[in-house]
Amino acid sequence: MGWPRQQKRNTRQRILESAARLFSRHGFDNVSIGDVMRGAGLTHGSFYTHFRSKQALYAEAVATAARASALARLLEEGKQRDLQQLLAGYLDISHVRQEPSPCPLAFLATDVATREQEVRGAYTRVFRRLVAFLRHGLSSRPAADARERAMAVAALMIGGVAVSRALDDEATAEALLAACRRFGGELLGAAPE
Amino acid sequence: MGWPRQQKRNTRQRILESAARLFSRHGFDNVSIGDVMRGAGLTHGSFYTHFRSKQALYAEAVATAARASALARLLEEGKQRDLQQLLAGYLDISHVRQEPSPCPLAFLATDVATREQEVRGAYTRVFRRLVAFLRHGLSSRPAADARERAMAVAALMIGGVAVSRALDDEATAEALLAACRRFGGELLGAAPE
DNA sequence: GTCTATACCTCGATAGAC
DNA sequence: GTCTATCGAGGTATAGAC
Repeated sequence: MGWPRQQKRNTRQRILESAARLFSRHGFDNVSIGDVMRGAGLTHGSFYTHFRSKQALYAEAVATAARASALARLLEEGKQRDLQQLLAGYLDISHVRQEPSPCPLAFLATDVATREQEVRGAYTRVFRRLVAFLRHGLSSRPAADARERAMAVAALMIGGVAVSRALDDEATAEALLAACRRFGGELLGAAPE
Repeated sequence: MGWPRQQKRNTRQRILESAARLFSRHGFDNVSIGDVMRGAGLTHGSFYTHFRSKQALYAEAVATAARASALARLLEEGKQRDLQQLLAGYLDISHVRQEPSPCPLAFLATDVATREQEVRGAYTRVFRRLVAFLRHGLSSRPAADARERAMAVAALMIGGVAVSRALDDEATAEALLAACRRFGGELLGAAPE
């Protein structure tokens, strides 16, 4: 009869998934606790039996969104998958406009910057995982060079998607993504000097 | 005796400067109309004689912040200034942590994405100005290549600063900026193929 | 653990005196 | 045009019944 404990974990997980989905799309302040709970099929009253505060939920939701993201799915789908394909999938207009599980690094960058350390710490860990993955795919290079390249590519991916999302002109958004795909690809693929 | 009209314009400008400063640092939702008016030496009551709504103010504030930014000052300081210096000044930790007039493109990217068209239109115009400037400095290249490079460098700059600001680890933030400086410099400087 | 109800607060926007 | 005062909406967080 350890069932109740398991039940609670499941509920908590549903809340987290609802939060990850809503926060990623709309940001912290445009989503209320009621919205999150409704998305999990509950009412707002029982929220505080699962989380200390809205910010605490946000911190965990960032990590959850990262695990649920299309990028994360691509990563586990096959380590062998080459980085160029990953880049192209990330820097795609469907990720910017329709993706139900977007990357929180790109969708929440400036939103996270104004929160407290708990949230920024979660964001930082997700960022480091992305950099580590990219670096791993560049292991034919000297370690320092691979790390630097991985960071620049990460910034290009995140910046490309974040800015593209803010633009109100579809043609410019597409052109921006294409430019990031091209030069991101060069950074990943150019021969060592 | 056209003075009253001029007075009103001055007041309006002070409100805009206060808004640009506060919104850039804290985002749209974390700044109230009262905060903005206080920053301009007024009370909240007279706000609506100058602006239609908070969102309308935000749209104009994005443009104002862009004009006041350190980047804009560098631009007019001398068109001759080379792009490498501009890149280094932008991708600097002081821009991320202390700059009183930060670039709204980097500080508000995901914040703008969730607003309506009026705001995103203002953001888009600022972005296009940055791209145009970078492209101009790459005019020795074929036009299409220059535009693509300019867009990628812009995404790298904005992404580098935006992400760096969200990180809670100073060493990683510095490493990220350094990586963006290096490869942004390569994108600007590498010889045409 | 989840529900309804509510305390308490902040904010955007408006009204009306000066 | 600017001020003080206020309306009304919506939010976080808590209380208490079930």
